[in-house]
Amino acid sequence: MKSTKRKNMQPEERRAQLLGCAQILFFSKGFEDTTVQDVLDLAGVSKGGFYHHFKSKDELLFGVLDGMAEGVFSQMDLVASDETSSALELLRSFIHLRANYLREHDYPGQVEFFKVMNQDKNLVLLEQFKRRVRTGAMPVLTRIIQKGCDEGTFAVADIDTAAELILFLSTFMDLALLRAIEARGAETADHAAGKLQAAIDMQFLTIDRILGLPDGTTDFGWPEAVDVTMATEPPPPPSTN
Amino acid sequence: MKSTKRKNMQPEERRAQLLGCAQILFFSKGFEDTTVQDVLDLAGVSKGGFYHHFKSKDELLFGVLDGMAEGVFSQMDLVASDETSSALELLRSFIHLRANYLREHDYPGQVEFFKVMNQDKNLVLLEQFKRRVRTGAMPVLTRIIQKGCDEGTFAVADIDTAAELILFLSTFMDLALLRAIEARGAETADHAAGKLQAAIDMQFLTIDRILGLPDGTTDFGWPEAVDVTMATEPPPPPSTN
DNA sequence: CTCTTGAAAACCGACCAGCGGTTTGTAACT
DNA sequence: AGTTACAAACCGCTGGTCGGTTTTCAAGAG
Repeated sequence: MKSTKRKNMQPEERRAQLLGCAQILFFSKGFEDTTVQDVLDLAGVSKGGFYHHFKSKDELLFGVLDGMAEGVFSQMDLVASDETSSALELLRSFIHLRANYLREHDYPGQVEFFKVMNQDKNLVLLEQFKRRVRTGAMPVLTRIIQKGCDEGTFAVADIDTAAELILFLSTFMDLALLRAIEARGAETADHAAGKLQAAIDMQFLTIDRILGLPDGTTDFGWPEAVDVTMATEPPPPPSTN
Repeated sequence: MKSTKRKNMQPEERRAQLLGCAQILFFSKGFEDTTVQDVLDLAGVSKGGFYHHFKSKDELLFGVLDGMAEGVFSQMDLVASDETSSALELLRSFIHLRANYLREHDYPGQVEFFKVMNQDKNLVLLEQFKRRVRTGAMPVLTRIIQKGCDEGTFAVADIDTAAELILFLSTFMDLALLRAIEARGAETADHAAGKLQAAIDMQFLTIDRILGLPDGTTDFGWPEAVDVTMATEPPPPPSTN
């Protein structure tokens, strides 16, 4: 029998490689439109080899998702276990972390990634990822709110519900952010920037109310946040002078 | 050539029939797990016949979704065009409509339907449906808030953003409702009921803040809402004495 | 009013490429 | 030598296509 060249690797190494290839493909073509064969071709592995490491295509998806979420969660944990900061400060860090995990964590194409992830074809991917983030962030946020209540800073009827709602607000912000990013450079950019600012304001307004804080307490949005978001340069069109 | 009996129908009729069969199957087996062949068998139509009316399986999905959303939207429009009511009353009607469209609109198995729809395998279905509802409900809610601002009842920085956030709150409520429904009959039922009440309270608290209303203005949840939700009897297991 | 006609609409069912996943055997490492 | 890591052929089934067949229905003829 003729046989192609073959390169054995350590299981973890192969796994990582396959996850990497899968991530690239999932986020460009979408999960459904990515064939296992696509992954196979990109990684240079046979089907048998693949199914030796992953028992299904779904497991591959969850693997990718886990890999992405891992870093965020550990950072969150780190933030929340800081005993010296007040609950309010912790909350501030938490929200910024949640809002910027793309920027902090990843390769330069984070914005592109964000856009691709929000396309219709990646609906499954996105929703599955959101769930991971939510379930992973819940305990951390709960702990922070608990601490705030103990301190007497926060006044909340039900901690879990409060935490959950705040995390939902993040989803709301994601949508606003997406719209803003998509409008960058277009003539509607100013309008989009206004909407983004409105969403940010409303987010913090709502958090104040959820936690029983006086108006304006959690105005964590630093002033130039919107400008920063709208300014990330797309590859400058040569027509610009 | 032998030929099976064949029954031609008006296009709309066939379309409706296929949509009906699809709806049943989608919500029992899930979208991905439902084969077009399944629909074919249930409807007694051949593949060619099917693809004469629908150009893809996805179009079938969107057809089902549209059919479901249609009724809600028309009701919403009706509600919002009532000139005699105040904005606050309109909002009340709107929220109740949004919260109860399953109960109002459908066959007796609404709860079952809700549960099935929230299963993991129906993620696409659910999310796609939510989007429809959101985009369809947006203009109505916007109009209501606009009216409230004109009246001087509401005070909102950005109407669209406010409307969007309120609709996101509905999603939040859906989750809470789902948890409650799933806990019915279990020994955690009381706990779940508490959480549901907390979510309801927090929803209205948040809406107050969003619209710039004094605390407690939009306490639209009628007192026995939670009990009603938790009480729907499941088919009583014969092991119960 | 009935009958013919013919084109368009409705429909059938065999067929296909490609999918996720399995199996069986073999090369490579320890 | 035994186990691990992989290859390649294979399988059942899926969504979708295609050429052909049947119904329908309106218009024209008698």
